Amino acid sequence: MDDPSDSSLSLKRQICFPFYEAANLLQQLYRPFLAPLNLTYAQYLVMLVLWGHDGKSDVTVGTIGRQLGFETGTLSPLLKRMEAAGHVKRMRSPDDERRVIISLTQQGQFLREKAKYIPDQLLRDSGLSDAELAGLREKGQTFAHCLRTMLQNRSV
Amino acid sequence: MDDPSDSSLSLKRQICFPFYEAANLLQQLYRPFLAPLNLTYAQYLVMLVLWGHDGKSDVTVGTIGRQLGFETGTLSPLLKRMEAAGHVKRMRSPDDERRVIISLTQQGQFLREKAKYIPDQLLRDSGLSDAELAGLREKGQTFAHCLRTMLQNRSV
DNA sequence: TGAAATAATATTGTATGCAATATAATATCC
DNA sequence: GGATATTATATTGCATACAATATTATTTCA
Repeated sequence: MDDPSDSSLSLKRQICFPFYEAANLLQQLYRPFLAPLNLTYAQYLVMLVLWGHDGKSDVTVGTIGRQLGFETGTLSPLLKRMEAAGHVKRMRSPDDERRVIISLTQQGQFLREKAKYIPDQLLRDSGLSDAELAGLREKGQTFAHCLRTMLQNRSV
Repeated sequence: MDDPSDSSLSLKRQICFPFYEAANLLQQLYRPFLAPLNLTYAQYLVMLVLWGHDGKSDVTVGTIGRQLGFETGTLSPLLKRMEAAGHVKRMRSPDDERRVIISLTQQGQFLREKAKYIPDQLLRDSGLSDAELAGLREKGQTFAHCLRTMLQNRSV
């Protein structure tokens, strides 16, 4: 095992690294689209959750955290910044004072109209076919699911 | 377009989000393996670069940054922490005082022996076949490459 | 040669991320 | 009904990430 490129510790052989790299790159890719909306990528994901909610029930901090896989230590200050930016409101639930209900401000609702062209724009810029894009999404979901399962098995 | 799940802004339709989620999860997955070695995932990647180097030329900050896609604002303090931990040495190049040469300490070399079981362990834990793993790696590399290309096209 | 351009790294400021811990409210159970 | 456990969120501390800027050294070229 003298050739390092043969080793399991070779960078080129890593499976995780491309996904890690992709996560960094995709945030750079989104930045110029999101910065005019005063959103970061993580905040954009929170907006996706809020925009996509049917409004039939309250969206709490925990709701968002479970959908995005964010810990409270990430989400709590992030939501405060989003409130300071005027995108969302934070309100203690009257029913259960432990819960904090997150809702869109009018500005947060309007932002949806400006944001809705972003995904199509990026998909076009990618130059990939629908089939290729579907394949990437499927593999990404598969890998994320695999990692979630591995983490859950560990804590059991 | 009344059903939010039909919209391009639906979380479920996102291609990037699974990759972003995977990057967060994989770091959680590595943590208990790397913490005993006093390494974070980003630092582990730096060690992969150093372990994999043939030693025939100097490894500079820029060398590492280009291989991992890290900006100097990330790498500079990260390498200082790694030096403080005793993993690497930082030395100005005598030939070109602008360069900082990064080299492994003896401890950093020994760490390779402890680390080399980690990839196999994680691959086993995944329960995936070699073909499935190869497919994931290929798609991860494809996506990372696609994103890199999109970013480069933009700055041109 | 010497000013301007370039290159390599460092610094600063802002925003994630997560583990560990703390706090406060609700639920449980005897 | 009150001690205990659980739940939901917040806080703290540490380590990324990156854009923008600064610093220092080298190269270029007039």
